[in-house]
Amino acid sequence: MDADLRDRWLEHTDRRMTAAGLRAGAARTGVVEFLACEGQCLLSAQEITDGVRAQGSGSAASVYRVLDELSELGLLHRVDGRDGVARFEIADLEGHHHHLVDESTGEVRAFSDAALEEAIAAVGERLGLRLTSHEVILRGVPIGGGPDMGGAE
Amino acid sequence: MDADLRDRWLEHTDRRMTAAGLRAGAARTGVVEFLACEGQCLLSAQEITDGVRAQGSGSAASVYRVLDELSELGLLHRVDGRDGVARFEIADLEGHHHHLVDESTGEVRAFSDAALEEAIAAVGERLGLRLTSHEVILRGVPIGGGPDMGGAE
DNA sequence: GTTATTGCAAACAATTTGCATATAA
DNA sequence: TTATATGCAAATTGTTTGCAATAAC
Repeated sequence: MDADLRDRWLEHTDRRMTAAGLRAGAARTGVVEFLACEGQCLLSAQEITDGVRAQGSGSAASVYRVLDELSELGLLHRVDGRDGVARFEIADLEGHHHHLVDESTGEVRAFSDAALEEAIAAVGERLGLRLTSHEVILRGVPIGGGPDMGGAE
Repeated sequence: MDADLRDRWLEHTDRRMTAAGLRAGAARTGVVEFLACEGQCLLSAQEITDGVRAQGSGSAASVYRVLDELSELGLLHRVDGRDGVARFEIADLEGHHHHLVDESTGEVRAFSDAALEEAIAAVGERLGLRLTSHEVILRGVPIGGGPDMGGAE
């Protein structure tokens, strides 16, 4: 877990929520704190609910509500998976990345690529848009016995 | 509707389905023919069901089953929307494109961009992957009073 | 004290599944 | 004939909503 990112996001989120006139209830606080620590990669509402429940209070309904608010404020990225489950992760300018699904295992990995970002920015410009968000999902299989295999985590 | 694309896809799909040992039942035929004509842009299972119902037979269950098979065979692209609804469109090598959501209207537009495709291919290579599919979703708003506004459909 | 937040349970909606029937090969 | 495709209805499952109780400011 990246503690820098965690703190930066926590602080930013706190500020934004206060500014938006939101109150710090138990459920919301629980979700925010849980995500700051564990939400640096995609997590489902279910997993988040389990997580906050383990830490104390939090119901499914509240979790969904908080997730919605945070997404609305641009503090969370939301990715809708093929399994009909929405997943979330904290949004951070410096930690911007996309996702890659290994189709042989179903595993999801994060990656970032400057050239890709540039290409996306260029498309936005070409189409006359101010981009508010974008997402890229790559699906593929490791190239035969390549250097990345071996299961090292 | 692009008739060339329609015919190319129909033929390709027919071949692939036959090769896979699938039979041409009423529901499947209905879905395939409907998609060939109307499925060049994203359509929900609901819309597809309505469409095939209007043309004759087809139940929701069958439509979902067919949609699954076609996706599995790589004949359809599937995009999972924020509204919890999966949408499909025919997959065609020459018609490859991505999607752009106008956040001020919710409208979805298609676009394609060679540089973006190159950047994606490069990422795949860099990460040691054979990419089987990829999707890009851009969200944004038209830049103030730009040339694209005006509601022309 | 006023207003927003919480949690429960009920409501919803998209998708999946069981199974008997119909049908393509 | 024989396995597959279909359709209905019931079951699942992720997510949303109504509402009374609670807690933040």
